[in-house]
Amino acid sequence: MIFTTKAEYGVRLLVDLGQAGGGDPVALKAIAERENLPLAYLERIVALLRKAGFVESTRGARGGYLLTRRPEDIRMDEVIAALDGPIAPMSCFIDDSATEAHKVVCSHHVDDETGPCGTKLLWTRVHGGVVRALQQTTLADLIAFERGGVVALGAGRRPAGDVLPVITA
Amino acid sequence: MIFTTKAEYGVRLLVDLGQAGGGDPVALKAIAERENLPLAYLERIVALLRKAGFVESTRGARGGYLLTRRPEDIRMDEVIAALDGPIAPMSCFIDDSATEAHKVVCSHHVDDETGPCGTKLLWTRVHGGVVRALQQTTLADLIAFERGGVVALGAGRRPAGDVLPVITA
DNA sequence: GAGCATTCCGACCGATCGGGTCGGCATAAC
DNA sequence: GTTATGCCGACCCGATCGGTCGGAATGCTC
Repeated sequence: MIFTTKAEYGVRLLVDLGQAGGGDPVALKAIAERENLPLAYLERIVALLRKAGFVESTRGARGGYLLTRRPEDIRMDEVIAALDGPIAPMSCFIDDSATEAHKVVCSHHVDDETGPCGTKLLWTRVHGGVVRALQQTTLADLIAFERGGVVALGAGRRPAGDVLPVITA
Repeated sequence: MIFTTKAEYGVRLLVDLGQAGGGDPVALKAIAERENLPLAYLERIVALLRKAGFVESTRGARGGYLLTRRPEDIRMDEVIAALDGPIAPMSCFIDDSATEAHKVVCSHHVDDETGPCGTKLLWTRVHGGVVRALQQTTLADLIAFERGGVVALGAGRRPAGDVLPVITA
């Protein structure tokens, strides 16, 4: 399993919030019922989203949550990172995004003299595939998909020649 | 974590076998020492590779393992499937490759009337990214990478416009 | 200000599974 | 028959996932 239910539930929560439209705050209880998810668990998940700045909360009666940005500006790679932490193909894989070089520290390979294990190439390619898919998907895409069923390939910003599949409901 | 150590160790085992060149059978003990991996665990892993037809074994003294195909003909998506089983972004994701339609069965969503959750789009894209990266990488690529450090983008068969990153050791 | 709805937060907890070990048997070379 | 190797089932342990529970803080509403 690549992602945990935290990611799944968190994304669905955001989709639900996005569909609400941004008027009054939406109570978590309402989301839990609509999405059929355990409320107590959602509380912990939404806390992650709040700390990461995707939602803001108002407490007390009639309180709830609202998105802080427009859905088009919420990229899934950020969301998933907030919910599940950095995604790594393997435990030995370190996503050193700062330097754009992904480190692979072989757990059982102490002597660094001999070049890196061949798996580094594989994990790096896979990692790239996942990250690209996440970066190219925004919350707005998911909302449109849930509404319409078919999603055109998003709002530009995508490098030419890089194709994501069109999916039908 | 996307992959388990089974996948990691299994791939490294294949790389090691590929580098051996296919003369005499290679004993697992030798591989375990070279790659610095636990022998007992490797035994269980190589069994998966044997059942899947990637290696053949000869028993008894001076026995060991050999690749059954040329490294260029061993695609990583097949290998990983044999080692880790089908890769799924989420527990609710079913890789129905036969029909080319990936089913997403929301665990908490019993009523199928309302369209699929928006996460289906996301998981499908991610799944596609992973599968493509695996399909486009052969054992030969990994061997070349481990030897040379830089890998040109493989032996064709790759759709135009789809780019994998070049990685340096 | 009493009550209620809601967010917030830490503690706890069971099941599953990843990652391995162990012991023993089967088989074949020497 | 001894030794090296493949083969295989049983077991085991720690981590983590996927929650639950109880309660405190906060703020509308009447």
